[in-house]
Amino acid sequence: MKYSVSKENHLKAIFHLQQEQGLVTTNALAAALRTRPASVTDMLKKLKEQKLLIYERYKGFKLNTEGRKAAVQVIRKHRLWEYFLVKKLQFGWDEVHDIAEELEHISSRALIDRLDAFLGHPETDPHGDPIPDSQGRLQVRRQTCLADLPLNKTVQVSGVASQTPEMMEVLQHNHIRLGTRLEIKKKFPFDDSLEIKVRNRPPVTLSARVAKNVLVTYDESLTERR
Amino acid sequence: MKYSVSKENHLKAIFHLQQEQGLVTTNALAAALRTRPASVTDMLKKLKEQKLLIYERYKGFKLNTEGRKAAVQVIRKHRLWEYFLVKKLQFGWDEVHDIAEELEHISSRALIDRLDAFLGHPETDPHGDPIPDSQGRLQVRRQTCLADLPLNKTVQVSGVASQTPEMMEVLQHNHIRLGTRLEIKKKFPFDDSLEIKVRNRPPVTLSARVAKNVLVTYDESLTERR
DNA sequence: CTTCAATTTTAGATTTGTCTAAAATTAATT
DNA sequence: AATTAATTTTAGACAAATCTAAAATTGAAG
Ligand SMILES: [Mn+2]
Ligand SMILES: [Mn+2]
Ligand SMILES: [Mn+2]
Ligand SMILES: [Mn+2]
Repeated sequence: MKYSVSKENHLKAIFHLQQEQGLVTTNALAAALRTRPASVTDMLKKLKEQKLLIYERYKGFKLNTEGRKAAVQVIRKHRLWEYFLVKKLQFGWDEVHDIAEELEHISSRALIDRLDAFLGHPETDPHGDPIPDSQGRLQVRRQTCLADLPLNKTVQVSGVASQTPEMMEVLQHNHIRLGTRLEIKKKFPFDDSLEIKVRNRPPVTLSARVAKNVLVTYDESLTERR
Repeated sequence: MKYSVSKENHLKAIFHLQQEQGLVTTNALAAALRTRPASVTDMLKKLKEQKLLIYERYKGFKLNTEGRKAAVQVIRKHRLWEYFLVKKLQFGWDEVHDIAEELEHISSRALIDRLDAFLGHPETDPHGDPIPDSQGRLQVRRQTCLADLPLNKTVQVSGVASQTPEMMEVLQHNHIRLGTRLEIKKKFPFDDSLEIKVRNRPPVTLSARVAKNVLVTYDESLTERR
């Protein structure tokens, strides 16, 4: 049940890619891992051999149950370490990804469970992504970008796709942060800009460009609240 | 300035071995790393190539200044992580070595400096070994085993060589822990057993076997105190 | 000073993960 | 349907880290 660093990186990347599309392609995975398609094919054979992957050559691939379990464990570790780095070591949320990319491969199960307890069993990482629990259950919350949302649905900001300083400046200025609750009040088809409303604030307008990069989640419990 | 996991493990092991003897031998290093002499020779060539090592074939080897610096950084990381595991995650001091053996290879300098600050710049790890500071300065304290000590010298328990449950039981029973201050009151040449005295306690006798496995340090400040 | 044993190094293989360049397959266009 | 383009896989190579077995060197004993 212990996989190499490279295998864990592949499993995790496949997991994320197959969330979007059902099947993952060789090129997409190579791009995500900044490696070459030929290298991906090599690895796919090994992962299939180890029965972590459903794969027929030229046909695309996806994780099977075993592979998904392994991937979720890596994601759990990644996100718990990110939380630790931000909440305990005072790193900024934009500084922790690369470090967590290394820490996620530390193998001790006891370590990660104790870290989880030490942190108070956090539910989401510093980017708003849910942290799988110790049984590997990953909270499925619908996540889309703000641009694809209907009017008057209350949602929670859960992430930012492009985290450039310029983008962050816009959000800062409009008092939008992780966890902020907001709803769309009006859409302007002319330029696909939106007017949104944050509680206790005047409405503001966001460009289509910005809206595409703001990721939001809607728990059922949040939208159907009464 | 970044070395592979295997190279870091070699550097660290050489560092520890050359503390005892000036020059390290191929066989000794192979034993310490649980690998083969031929593998050690292979690695020695690479480390010499990278100018971390003084090495002439068949002649033994030792780290040069660069190599020592690299080794000390690994040791710093190892001991800080051990401290974290024990003090923050509630691991026992006998459970943390293997986990730290992995964590010591995480490369981020910022991470280790922040971890150090988060822990309050501890001076020694859970086994009583000194933690190098961020400049790589390693406190040199004379360390020997209790068996090799003169009478009436006050010393501090800094480590236990053989940490078997049986050994720990003896120490527990005699109220000897890390940091305990004690001195030898009498030596019995018949069986090389010792009578020692811990402050506020009646004297107790330790066998030569036990005395050999109790490591103690004597800071100059401690023995010459006035 | 030889001879033998222990230590150390070399020679040659193996495993894992990666790459480039070329071939195979699939998808898209005329 | 035939050609072209894109994608994917194979073939072959390479670097890093390890191993076994054999050769070289050193050191100890006789
Ligand atoms: Mn990673
Ligand atoms: Mn994250
Ligand atoms: Mn290690
Ligand atoms: Mn230690």
